[in-house]
Amino acid sequence: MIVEDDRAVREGLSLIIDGTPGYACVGAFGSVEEGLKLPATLNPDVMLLDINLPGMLGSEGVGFFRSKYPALQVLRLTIYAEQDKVFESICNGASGYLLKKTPPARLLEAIREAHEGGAPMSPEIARKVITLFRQSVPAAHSDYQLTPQETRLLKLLSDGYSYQSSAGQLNISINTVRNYIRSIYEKLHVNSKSEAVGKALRHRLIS
Amino acid sequence: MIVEDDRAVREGLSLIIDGTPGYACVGAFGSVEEGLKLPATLNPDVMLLDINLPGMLGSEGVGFFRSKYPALQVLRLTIYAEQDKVFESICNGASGYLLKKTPPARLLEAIREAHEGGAPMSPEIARKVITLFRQSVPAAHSDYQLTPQETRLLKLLSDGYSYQSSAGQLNISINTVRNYIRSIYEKLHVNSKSEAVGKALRHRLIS
DNA sequence: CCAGTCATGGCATGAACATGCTCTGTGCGA
DNA sequence: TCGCACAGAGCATGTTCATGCCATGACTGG
Repeated sequence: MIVEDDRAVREGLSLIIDGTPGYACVGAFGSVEEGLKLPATLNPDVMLLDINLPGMLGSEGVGFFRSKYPALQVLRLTIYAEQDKVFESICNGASGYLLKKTPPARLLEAIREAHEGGAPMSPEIARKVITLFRQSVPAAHSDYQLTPQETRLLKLLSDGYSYQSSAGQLNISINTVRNYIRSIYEKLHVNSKSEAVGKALRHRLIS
Repeated sequence: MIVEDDRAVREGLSLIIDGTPGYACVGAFGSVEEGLKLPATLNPDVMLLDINLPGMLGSEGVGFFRSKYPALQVLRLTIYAEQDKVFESICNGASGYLLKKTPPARLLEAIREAHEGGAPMSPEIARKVITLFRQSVPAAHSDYQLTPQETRLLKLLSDGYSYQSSAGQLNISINTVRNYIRSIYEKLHVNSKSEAVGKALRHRLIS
């Protein structure tokens, strides 16, 4: 289904989709409010949703559509790759983000990809998302000077391995595991396995 | 600088970089260990770092390089876009992720981009990262039906409280704590405190 | 060449945990 | 009003952990 206020674009998209074997457009609307009138029985797989809509914003509407059709994949359409909108959409549960200049062949491919669980995106948008992603992660690099071996052990422990089985995984003796643990506890200022795991995950020493 | 164990690739990259005005390769090494021998005064801007290295893994080495050269941008090189490696690298602070088949012009562009704070990526890799990103955001979706009391207990355990002291904090008996733990283990499908903490933090059941 | 650090391994002991049972009381829907 | 789920409490047993102390070999700086 399509929600896009520009009539020309809307009808163009509709034609492309209906004109391709294996694809069908179950509805094309000019606003979120109208789109919600689509009978629930038509159960669309993928929605193309414009970024700039009159009335209710697309980003606000995503939630309604997704609760009406739990399996719905949402693809946002936009003219420019605006950084904050991209972020907002991703957080709102959009599956992908396409520029309107996307050629029809790529658009159809993107629809199938979204339906299959992928995250189709125009390359310039992908770049922005990754930049955002990277900004949100390295707030972490607090350094506790763990050795690689200690980090590996910590990872194993966080996955539920016991000392004995961790020793097996790392090919060292259980006594060495014990000594590593000691060292880890000192460096992290903790004194139990679960506290160590908690601290390590929160400070992203492991993932 | 370059860290790449395949000599042909390494020398090829080195030639491309040194042969382009505005670019210079200050060092090319076959392993992380060797790379760390680069004099700190040469202060590279960007490092091309292979994914599959003998000896210390690239992902483990990133931290060393970044603490030696705080401004260093790391670009990972790989033959295939392996999902987990991509994720690991992003988390480790890599700036970008390129396939080795990347043409020289794009490679040089990527180096400049990384130096300027961007996140250059081959398109197929960008796709994967975004899929990962999307998986990591709607983590509120994973519902293990923990009761509020169980969640509180889990939080205490992740902070290193023992059964006994958790019982004190929650004003219940240690036996009740044991029963809660049982229930938590069943719901999370785990069987140790640290695995429970690990899973709970990763799935954002607690923070 | 010696002291120092570090990774590795060993042993022992008391505390904490994992898990098997049973039992009470409270509330809620049939 | 019967029964059933569920929060809370108890106990017992075997396993795993936390931590004290010590030893060896590899490497490093002086």
